[in-house]
Amino acid sequence: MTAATPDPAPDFDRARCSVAATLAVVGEKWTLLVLREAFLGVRRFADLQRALGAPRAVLTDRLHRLVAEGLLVRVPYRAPGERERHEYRLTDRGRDLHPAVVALMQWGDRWLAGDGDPPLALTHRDCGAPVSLGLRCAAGHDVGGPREVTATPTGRPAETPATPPG
Amino acid sequence: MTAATPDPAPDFDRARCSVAATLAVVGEKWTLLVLREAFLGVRRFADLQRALGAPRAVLTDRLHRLVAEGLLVRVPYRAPGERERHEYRLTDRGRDLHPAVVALMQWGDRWLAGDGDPPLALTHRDCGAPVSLGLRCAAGHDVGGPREVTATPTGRPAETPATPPG
DNA sequence: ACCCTGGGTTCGCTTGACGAACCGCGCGGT
DNA sequence: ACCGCGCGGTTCGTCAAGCGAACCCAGGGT
Repeated sequence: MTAATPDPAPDFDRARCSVAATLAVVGEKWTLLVLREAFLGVRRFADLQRALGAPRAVLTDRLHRLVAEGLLVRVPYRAPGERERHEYRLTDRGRDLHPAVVALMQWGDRWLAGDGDPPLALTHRDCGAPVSLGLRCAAGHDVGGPREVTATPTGRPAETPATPPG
Repeated sequence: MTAATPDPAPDFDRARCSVAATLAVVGEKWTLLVLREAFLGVRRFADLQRALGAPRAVLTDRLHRLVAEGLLVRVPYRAPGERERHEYRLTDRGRDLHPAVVALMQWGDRWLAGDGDPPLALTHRDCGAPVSLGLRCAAGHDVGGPREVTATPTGRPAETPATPPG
């Protein structure tokens, strides 16, 4: 396993890699921040623009892109005494990115926050307890990190499963 | 909660937001893919370059940046019959981003993989069971999504905690 | 008739990514 | 002593992306 041979990379098809594929959808600048705001309930263009401070052109591009990819839907609404407008709402597809955004937040809280409490605390709505994100296996064990995980490329008889040395 | 008032955004200090802070470190193009390779055990410049296909100049920039931020360390090594070289190894700080990368992968597996099995399967090293990432609260409940989470800005008496309507 | 607000688009400029070429070190071979 | 090679870069010219400021249009309010 910790062999000295130059075979540290599992030779799977990187073009099919789900991390790359996901980043192709949400990896551009501002996109994940737009989703963060969406998770906080922000839906309107102007609110997003104020919250993020992103250039308007970029914001429209990201929103259109997210709609095209099916993470948001553009829904008409009419506030009392106003004309019809549109707002952007999360779809299931978009909502399912919540763990990714929380993971980034959690890392920032742990390593970047200036040893105070984190800017935003997440609690379970039903019981009030703080929530956190973790890897666990189907047998119920907590998984501590990449070293406890074996990555096996599919479509091959698992000749050289990759377990990183660290 | 689902009030018609235009107050969908919790008025916390976005400049301190951990998602933004984290993305400032790992949000540039290629950075998270470099980390994916690191989690798979790839450590050498040439292997990274081959695996990713990124422009060399960009790759050196990202690696230097990750070292400067303390997610990787540049460690000298000497393969038998070769001169001394350097490789890039994860630090604790870097390893702790594993959940974020797994979250992205999991989303891609669910929503982007062409209804086959995912390109890369992760299993628990000790027991062989598949691993997955999930939010849970300190009381042990599984948290299903953003709607079951309450976000409270700190530094304020929680006047308007944000629980997104949808 | 005038102004305001929301959701854009357009424009010129700067920053960043890209690919191909080039470079320097130190090993092993001849 | 010299050659060639592989690793880990750097340099360069081109092209795409992000930026801020300005402009625009629809509809409502006054």
